[in-house]
Amino acid sequence: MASDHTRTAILAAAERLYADRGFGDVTLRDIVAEANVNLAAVNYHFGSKDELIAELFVTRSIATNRERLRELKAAEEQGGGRAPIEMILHALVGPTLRGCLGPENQRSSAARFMIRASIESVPPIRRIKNREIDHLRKFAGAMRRSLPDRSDVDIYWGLNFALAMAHHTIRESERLTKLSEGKCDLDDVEDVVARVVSVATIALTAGRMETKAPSRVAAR
Amino acid sequence: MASDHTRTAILAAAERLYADRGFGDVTLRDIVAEANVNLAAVNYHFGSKDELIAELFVTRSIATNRERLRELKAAEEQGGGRAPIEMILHALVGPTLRGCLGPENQRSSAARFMIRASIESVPPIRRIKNREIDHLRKFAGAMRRSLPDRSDVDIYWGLNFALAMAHHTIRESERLTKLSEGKCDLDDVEDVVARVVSVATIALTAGRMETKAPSRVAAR
DNA sequence: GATAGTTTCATACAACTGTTTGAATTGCAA
DNA sequence: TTGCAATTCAAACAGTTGTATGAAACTATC
Repeated sequence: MASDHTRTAILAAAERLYADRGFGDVTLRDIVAEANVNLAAVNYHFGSKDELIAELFVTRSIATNRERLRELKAAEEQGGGRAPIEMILHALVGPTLRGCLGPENQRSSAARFMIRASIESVPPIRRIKNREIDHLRKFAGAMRRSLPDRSDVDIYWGLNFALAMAHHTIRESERLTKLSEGKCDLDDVEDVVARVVSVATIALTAGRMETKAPSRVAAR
Repeated sequence: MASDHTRTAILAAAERLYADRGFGDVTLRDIVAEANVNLAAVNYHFGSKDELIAELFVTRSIATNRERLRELKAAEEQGGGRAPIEMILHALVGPTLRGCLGPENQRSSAARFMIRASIESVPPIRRIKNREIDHLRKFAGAMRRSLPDRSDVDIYWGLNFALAMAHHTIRESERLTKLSEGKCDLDDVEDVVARVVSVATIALTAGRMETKAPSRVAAR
């Protein structure tokens, strides 16, 4: 048991600094100063700066994905293999939104870090995100089982739009607050989740299926 | 008339390089090499690297915003001050999507640059984007006129979701193609626009207004 | 064709980056 | 206590970055 004190201190300091100031202008020297450890400690314990960032991201990312799958599995079991589409979407976007939004003053540095990670896009994180496709396929599968009459294309577009609304709301939460002059309450996370799920559900169930006519919703 | 040759060459080279390799690993030396000009030319003509990036972005950004407002104005005039919501949304997301998507081989470097700008987020660009709020307010206003019965909150959320779907689709176009194994055709830009507009329209018009019941769109 | 203003150029600068090194220190087992 | 490995440390390294400088080469005007 090497006490791990240094490792832990570096992780905590890095998470906090990246969350507050972004990846762009936080150097290893900033991190080790904040953590009160020697500069060489980062390379000794993590190998490189990128591996440090990667470890921060995967740790948090794994937690979110586990929670997503837990909710999905519960929903499918409850429905006997076929979960209602709203519950699937809820499992998809709920954990992410809950992990990043909420009252600012009580937002964990882990949450703020994940917001950063979704705004700035640095190589080590991008690499990890690219491996997320397999994870998303599980949701695509569940959605297909839930809506067997929908075409694959519609399923994927629905999945894409659901993620779009969730991630964009996180990324641009500040702007939305400013634009709406505070009228859109991003601290009420469950309301945000409900809105995203609601719209994504309509997108996946309304129109187009019954009427064969494709993508002609309100043309002139 | 200083012939402007050097200036133009720098802009073109920078746009191409940033588009292809991202802001992260393109240096001034790469740019001047590609443009066949002297290193000092960038600072001479643009002042700094950041101002060069800013100029690239605003040029393109102004063009998009002008097109957006042109479409919006046309729609409102045609409707006597009240444009149908689909046309407003079309004006909002159409120019952006058309400017960034489309067949890859014939995608302009300007388009690829704007994709980069929406993926990576570098300080000079972020600063410009923050000034975009006034522009968005014009759309919020038009939407309010179009849907006078909707609450402001719903309007802003609708606007947010419309932008979300458009931008996320641009940002993650590669992943969506891979995830859907090519089934989602991102080269058919008008279809993408139609899908985004369609979903955003439903989000803004369905449920909640007529039926007082909030966010209960397709419960079981 | 001399002159004044603009533009180009090679080069140097100063700062900062992540990483490495090898010696010093620590902690633990024998 | 001795010995050995794990850890810490100060220092330097090697490279890159954007920017500044001052002379040289142009260009257009008179």
